[in-house]
Amino acid sequence: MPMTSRPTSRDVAKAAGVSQSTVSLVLGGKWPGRVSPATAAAVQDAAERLGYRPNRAARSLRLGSTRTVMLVVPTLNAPFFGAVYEGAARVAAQHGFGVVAYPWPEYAGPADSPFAAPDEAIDGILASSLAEDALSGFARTPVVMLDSDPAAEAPTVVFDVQGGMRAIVDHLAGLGHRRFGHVASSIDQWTFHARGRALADAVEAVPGATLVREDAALDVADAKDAALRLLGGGGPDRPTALICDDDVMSAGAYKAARARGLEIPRDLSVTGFDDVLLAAALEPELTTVRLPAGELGAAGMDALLRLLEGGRPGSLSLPGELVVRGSTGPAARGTAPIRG
Amino acid sequence: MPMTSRPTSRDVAKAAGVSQSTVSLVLGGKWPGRVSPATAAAVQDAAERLGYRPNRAARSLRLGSTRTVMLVVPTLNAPFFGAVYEGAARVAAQHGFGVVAYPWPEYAGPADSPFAAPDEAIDGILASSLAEDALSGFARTPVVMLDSDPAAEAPTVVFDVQGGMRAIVDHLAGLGHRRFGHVASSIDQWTFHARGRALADAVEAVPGATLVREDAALDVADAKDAALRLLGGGGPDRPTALICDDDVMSAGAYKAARARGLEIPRDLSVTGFDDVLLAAALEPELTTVRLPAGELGAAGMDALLRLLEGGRPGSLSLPGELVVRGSTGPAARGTAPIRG
DNA sequence: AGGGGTAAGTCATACGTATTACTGGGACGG
DNA sequence: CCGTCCCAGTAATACGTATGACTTACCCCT
Repeated sequence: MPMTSRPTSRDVAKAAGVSQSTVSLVLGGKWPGRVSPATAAAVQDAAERLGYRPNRAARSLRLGSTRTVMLVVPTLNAPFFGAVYEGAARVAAQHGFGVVAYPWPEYAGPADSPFAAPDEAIDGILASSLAEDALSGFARTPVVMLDSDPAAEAPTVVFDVQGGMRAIVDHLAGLGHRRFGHVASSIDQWTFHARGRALADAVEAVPGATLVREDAALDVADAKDAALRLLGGGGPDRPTALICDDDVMSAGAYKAARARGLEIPRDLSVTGFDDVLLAAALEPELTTVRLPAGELGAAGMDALLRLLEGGRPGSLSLPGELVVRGSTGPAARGTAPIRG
Repeated sequence: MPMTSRPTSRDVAKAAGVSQSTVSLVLGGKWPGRVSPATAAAVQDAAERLGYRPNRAARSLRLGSTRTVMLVVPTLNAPFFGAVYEGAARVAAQHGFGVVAYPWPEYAGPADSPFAAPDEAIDGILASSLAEDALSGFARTPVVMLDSDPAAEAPTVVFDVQGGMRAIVDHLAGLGHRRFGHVASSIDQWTFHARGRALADAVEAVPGATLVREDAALDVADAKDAALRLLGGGGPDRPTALICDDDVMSAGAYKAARARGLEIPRDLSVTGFDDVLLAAALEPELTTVRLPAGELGAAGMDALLRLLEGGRPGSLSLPGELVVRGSTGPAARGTAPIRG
C-alpha cells in the first residue's frame, strides 16, 4: 500500500513499535539516558525506511523559532550582494537554517516586508550596507550588520577598508605617483565614508602627496563626469592616478581617460575596489582590491547564529587583497612639471 | 500593562469581546453572511490596535501550505539572476508569499537543499536555466521553468531568443555585414542551444551570408581565445562581425580585437546578449539585446501562483529589445576581397 | 521481604490557526 | 400559537512536533 501523504513522526512510531514521544526524543538526539540504544537504532531505521522528514511548520510552531533568517541588501542586482547571499546561505544551510533575501530599495518598513510578520517569521536579520536605525521596526529581532558602521550596537562584520586603501596608495606611491584624484561615491553609506577617510589617511602618510576629490553617483556615466573634472584641462598639475571607490566607477574613469586622449596606464593609472567580474573584463584589466564578499556573508551568518544561540559574538574585520593588473604603471615623467 | 509577547488571535478576540473563531473568520475575509458588519469592524479595529499579525508557522501547519516558494538559479553571483529574484519576489510579496533563493552549482538533490524537507517547507519551485529532470527529487511539488526548454512538461517562461537574434542579424546585415562569427557558449543549457539555432536561422535568411562558430566557456578569457580563432590570421575572409552569446563573452571579443590590432567598430563589429551592466561599461559601449530579467522572474512567479491555485497556466515568451550602441558599424570595405 | 532508585518509555499537553459542526434566539409563515 | 428557517456567533477539533510529568518494571541494598 503506497503511502500517499508524507509520513509523520507518528507513522515512524507505529513502524518502530514505540510511541511518538520516543521518536521525537531519538530524532532530536536527546535519547542517551532515556532510550535504550537498541530502540534508538530501531527508530532511526524506521525513519530512514519511511523517508521521514520533520514538518518544519509544526516544529516552528512548537519551538517558536522558524530557523529562517532574513538577509537585507540594497539590491541583488549586483554580483557583490549575490556573493554575500551565497556565503550566508551556505553557512546557514549547515545549521539547518534557510535564508530569505530582501532587496532594500523599495523597502518601507516591516509592514512592507515580503513577510507580513517579520518578527515572527524570521529568527534574525543579516543586514548589509545600511543604517542601523533603518531596522527600528524589528524590535526584538537579533541583528548582525555587514559592511556597516562597527560603532553600532549590533555585532558587525566589515572589510578592512583601511588596509585596502593603504595597499593601493602604497602600490601607486611605489610607482612614483604623488598627485592622486579620488573618484568618490556620494552614497551615504558607512563603507564609502570609510573609504574616503582611509584614502585621505593613506595619502597623508606619503610625503609630498596631494589628493583631490570629486563625488559621483555609483554609475559609469556619473563617475566619468567626476573623473573629467579631476583631470581638468590636463595641465601639468593633473592627477597621475585616479583612485575610484569601486570598480564600476573605474569604468567611468576609463571613459574619461579616453575622452581626454590619455592611455591607461601609460598616461594615467586607475584603481578600483571590490574586484567584481567587470574588473577583469575592462581593457586594460583593472588593478583593484578584492573584497571577499562570500566570506562576509558567511562570517556574518556565523555571528548571527551564535547570537541566536545566546552568545555574544564580537565584531570582525576581513582583510582585502590587492590585485595588481594592467591599469597601474609608473607615473609618467611627461606629466610632471618639466621645467620651472 | 505592556504586552510582552506577540498578540495572538485569541488576544484580539478578548479585546473585541468575541471568540477566536470569529476573529479568524473576519480576518480571513470570509465573514459576509456569518458575522455582522458591526462585529467585523470591531474585530478589525482590535486587531489593528494590538498590531496583530497571524503566526505564519501556525497557519502553515493548519493549511499544509507554507506560502513560500523556492527559486533555483545557477548562481546569484550574476546580476542577471539577481534581477530575476527581485522580479519574482516582488510579485510573490503581493500575494503574501516569500521567496527563498537557492543557487544551483553545489546542488546535489533535495537532501542537499537548504531545507531538509523541501517538499514540505515550500509550496512550489521556480527554476531558472536548468534541466527539468534535475528536479526529479521534488515529486509532488509544482514547478515553473524559466528560460528553459518550452517543450518540457512544466509551464515555461522564456525570452524570445529567436526574435532577439534576428534583430541583431538584421541590424548587422543592414550595415553591410555578410561574414559572421559566432562566439558561442559551450554550456549545455537550453537558452544557449536556442541562441545558436536562432542565429543560424537568421543568418540563413540573409542572401550570401556565412557563419562560422567557435565554442567557449562563459568567461572573458575563454571567449577571447574563441574570438581569436574566429579572426584567424586576419585575412580577407575573416568575419566582419562577431556575434556573442552573451555580454561577458563580448568582453573577450573586445580583447581579441585589440590583440589583433582591430578597432571596434571601424574594423570589426561586436554584439552581445542580455544587456547587463557590463555592456554599457565597455569601451565602446556594446550593442546588445536587452532581456527583461525582472519581468522573467515576475511572469514566472505569476504563472507559479496560478498553478498553485489549481490553474493551468500556459507558457509564455517575453520579447527582448535591440539596444544599438557603439560597437557596431558599417562593414569595413577594406576587409572585403577587393579584387578577384 | 520491603523500600528506594533508576532505566526505559509513555501520556498528555501546548504552540496558534482555520474550519466544521453546532446552538440560541428572533422572525416569519401557516 | 407552534414549527421552521436563518442569522450571528461559538465550541471543539486537528494540523505535527517537543517536552515535562508520569508510569512501570526491574534491580539492589539493608
